[in-house]
Amino acid sequence: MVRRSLIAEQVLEIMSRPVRHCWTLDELQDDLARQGLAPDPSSVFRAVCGLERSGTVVRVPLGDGRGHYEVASEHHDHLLCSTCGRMEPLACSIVADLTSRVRVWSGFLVSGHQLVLSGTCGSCADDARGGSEHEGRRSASRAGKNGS
Amino acid sequence: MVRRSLIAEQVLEIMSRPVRHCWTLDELQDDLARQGLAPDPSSVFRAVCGLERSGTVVRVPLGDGRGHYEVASEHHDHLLCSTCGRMEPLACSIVADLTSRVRVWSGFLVSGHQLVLSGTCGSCADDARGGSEHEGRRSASRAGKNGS
DNA sequence: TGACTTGCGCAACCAACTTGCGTATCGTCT
DNA sequence: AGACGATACGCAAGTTGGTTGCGCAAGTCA
Repeated sequence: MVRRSLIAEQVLEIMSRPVRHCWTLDELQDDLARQGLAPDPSSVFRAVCGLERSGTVVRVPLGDGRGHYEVASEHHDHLLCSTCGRMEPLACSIVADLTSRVRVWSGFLVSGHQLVLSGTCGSCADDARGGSEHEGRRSASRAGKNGS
Repeated sequence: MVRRSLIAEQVLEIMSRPVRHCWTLDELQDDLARQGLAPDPSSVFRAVCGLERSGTVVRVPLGDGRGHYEVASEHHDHLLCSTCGRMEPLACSIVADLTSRVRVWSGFLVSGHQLVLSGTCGSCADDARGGSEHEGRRSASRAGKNGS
């Protein structure tokens, strides 16, 4: 009795788009609304929960107090552009040797990590050099509650 | 008219103790209660806010959905023991060269970062080797809400 | 076709803050 | 010392983001 969940399918479709790397429940709901679906927050939540349970998506704790989700893939870290608010993945191998160093230094057995680098992404840096118009897609979106 | 805030003073005193590296509002309130003060959560919140505004303490986003605070000092990262729940500081220099590498690799100008390494601290690892009793002070303390 | 299962909306609930407001207390000024 | 204004603090209500219970509707299977 496998019934397909329309919402879960759409959520997955949205999350597979390359335009963004990770989504909050809000953002998912907005995108769903934009496609004509207008699901209840609880439905989005349940869809994402289901996907998470099945290992299709993973929750990313970004430390802003909200739940962020991305499609599951190799573990990686995150670059957060504070100008345009965009999140980019960062190959995790770059942090790999850290764990062994930490073990030697402090005896701590590292089994996982979560790294968020914040700063300015390449294109925003270019924009800033080129002139200060254009201002980035979603600047300050993170300053208030949610930019809306 | 500088009135001293008793709660803020006590909070700072508590946070300066080496027994723990970072505190939630709850933990601060508990510790205050243990000293005979029994402040309202809002008072603790305001005290911490004031200290944060004055730069005395900083908020550490650990990604568990709660506010963690520590006394402001040199930027550093965190080791979170998943067995005993304790948080230890980690000299930030260990991550320093990462920023330049990231810049070269991806053009991202890193201005800040937040790294949380999770695993088993030295003493818990020893305990585990020695025998499996002792179980850690606060393991599973978080299971209730997010876990389910 | 009927029983059973599952998806989903609605509304209520919960945790962790956050804020408004009134009272108590303190520091300063006269 | 007493008045006065500012600040601290408790209480309670509000906010936000997430979570759950419930019931209806729809899909699936025998």
